[in-house]
Amino acid sequence: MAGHGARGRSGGRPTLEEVAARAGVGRGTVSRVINGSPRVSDATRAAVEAAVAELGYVPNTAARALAANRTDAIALVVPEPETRFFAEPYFSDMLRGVGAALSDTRMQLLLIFAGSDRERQRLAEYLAAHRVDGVLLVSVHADDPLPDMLSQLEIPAVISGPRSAAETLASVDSDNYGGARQAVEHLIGRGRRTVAHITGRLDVYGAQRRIDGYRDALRDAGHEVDDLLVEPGDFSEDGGRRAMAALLERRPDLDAVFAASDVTAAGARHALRDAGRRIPDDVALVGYDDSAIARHMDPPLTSVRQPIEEMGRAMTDLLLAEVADRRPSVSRELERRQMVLATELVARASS
Amino acid sequence: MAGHGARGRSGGRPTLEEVAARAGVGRGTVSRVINGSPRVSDATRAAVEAAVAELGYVPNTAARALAANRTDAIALVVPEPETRFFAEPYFSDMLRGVGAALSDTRMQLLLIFAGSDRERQRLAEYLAAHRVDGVLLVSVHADDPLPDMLSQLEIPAVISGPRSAAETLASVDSDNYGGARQAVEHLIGRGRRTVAHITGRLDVYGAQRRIDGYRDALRDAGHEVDDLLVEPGDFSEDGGRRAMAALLERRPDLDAVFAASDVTAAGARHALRDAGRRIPDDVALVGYDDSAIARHMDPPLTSVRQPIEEMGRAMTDLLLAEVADRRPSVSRELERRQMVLATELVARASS
DNA sequence: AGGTACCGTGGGAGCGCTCCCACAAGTGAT
DNA sequence: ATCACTTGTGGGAGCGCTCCCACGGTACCT
Repeated sequence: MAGHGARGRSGGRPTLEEVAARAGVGRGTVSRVINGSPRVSDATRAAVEAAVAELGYVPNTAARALAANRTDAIALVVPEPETRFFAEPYFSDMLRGVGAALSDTRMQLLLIFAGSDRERQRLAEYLAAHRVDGVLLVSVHADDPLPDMLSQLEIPAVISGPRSAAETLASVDSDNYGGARQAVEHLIGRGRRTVAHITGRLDVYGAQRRIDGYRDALRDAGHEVDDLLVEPGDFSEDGGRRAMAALLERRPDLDAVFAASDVTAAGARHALRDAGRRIPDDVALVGYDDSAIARHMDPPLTSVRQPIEEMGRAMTDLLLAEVADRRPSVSRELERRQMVLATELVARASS
Repeated sequence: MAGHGARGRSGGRPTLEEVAARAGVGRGTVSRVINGSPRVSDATRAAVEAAVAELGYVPNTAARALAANRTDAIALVVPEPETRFFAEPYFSDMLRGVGAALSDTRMQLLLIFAGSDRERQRLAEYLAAHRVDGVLLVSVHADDPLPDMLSQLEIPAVISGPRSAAETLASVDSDNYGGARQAVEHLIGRGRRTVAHITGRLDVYGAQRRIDGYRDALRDAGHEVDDLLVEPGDFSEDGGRRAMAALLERRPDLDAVFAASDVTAAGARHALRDAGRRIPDDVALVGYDDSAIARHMDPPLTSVRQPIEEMGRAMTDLLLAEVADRRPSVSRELERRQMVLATELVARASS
């Protein structure tokens, strides 16, 4: 049964050439129409579009990728085990932002986990095979070799949270400095005098910026800046608890704490409770991230919100620009490769 | 500047041909080695492998896809908004299983959301372009056009949870019938006499199977099978509440309830409380899914656990087999295209 | 000795595109 | 009229593979 005309037999998809024949034009012209080149007359374009519709033509991605040396795909690389990916709303927000930015391109998004060594190995092969045009890198640790690998392979990449002030990769970050200032200014505004800070891991650039913001906010308000009021944490609950205990020991007169993360604040809260301090009556507490923890804490935690979804969108836009720019030949210097997005203070009962 | 030898200039990756030249063999032979064909002598294979290592050769995926007419990628299609994807552990478990099954293939996994109309549109184009070799379809509703679209496009697909007893697509499911039996037998074993059932949505095949299991378990134990003890729910909390109220009205003497989902059980629990019945003293309660809800309910809910991760693995294995089988020419009939995995009862305080 | 079978191997053809050069036809300055 | 561009178009070349046919060599039958 089933003879075969121009449409070909089952499974045989129409090709550019067939569309060209049908429209009575050349292969090149069809290609131009498909790719939206302006150098096509209106009449020709209409004819080609009709032929495309009649034949149900869909470009062959593999052929395009081979000929044009690109894949029309970017990867979102998550250097974490899947468990964390699902547990933290950060990733879900980020994914939504990336998806939104991609929704009217023909770029495809690949989600790649690189939590285990095995997965990292796979990822390395993957990148070596240049199976994506660019990479979005989130939640990178300071000593991660991934960024350098990407530079080496000359794969465009955008990182969330620069590794240092001298970050070479394009990056998008929230305003850690400004966020910290907001937190501290808020506390001062509520009449607090002695504001302590539990830092994040000191090898994380963002944590450093938060310390800077904390110090500058105090100084600018004419408040005391005492190193005894700053205690290193590590973003963990237990770290927050220990740090809080140490602070209470050193400066029992403190009346406010700015913690570098909500989880840290949760630890600090325990230590404060243990010491018999009431929140916010005796000590006001502010966290960072505005995570679910903040909303569900008792009392609900004032926290600094980062615009994660927007960050995802911004990262994607940046990456797409880099990919497009790399296309023709020399990659001209991109201005504004480091983006910083504003944070927002969400005031709740803890302060 | 930059002359170019066999290694090519920066960005120029070595090709098959270059490897062949280096190893002193033909193109075809290198291809055979790369693809693990047995028809290569050991000496030749060694020479080629050495050349591959020296040159750092990595096959060009696009070229391979074009020549071989396959993509080495499969998609996990989630016909839900991202929100649900992150909220329900089902997907995370599924993803882990799929990832595990894929980890020692060269298949790549694409995660595709098709919750909104816009996303579905994109997906349709995507499938039309045959950008994947196969599709894993999870959480499909009865009237979803996706399965038929896949058949039409002749794209191998595996569905989680057949749409009916006459499912044409390959499918993997947990043993809904057996799971229901386990639940009911457990209740009977604890001395319960009058076991009610709140069903799931009746247009879901799995819900029907659970009803069958419930009935057969009662009958086989010589217990009463009364249609007044069966009340339709819809997997929702509110539905569970209403159904429970109706059951209490009709058969106030009931002493056990098997709910078709944990969420339904949560609703039933409310209605029981409202009616002043104690759990498990007056009425024993068993749910289905063993979700987080079950563990956190008061009292903790006995529930039927489905091996989601294994299901993901099984689906993937099935799909890979289909993809491989479709390769040569005629797709011979696959036996065992419908898989059913055993469930497990997790007993807690509610029964 | 010839025949037949199977290795292992080389390399042509072709997958469906994009890129780019060539060219005809039109436009306007000289 | 000539020259110099510009615009729209056709089609060759080539991207890097896989597939498959052809070929020489060895082995084992008659």
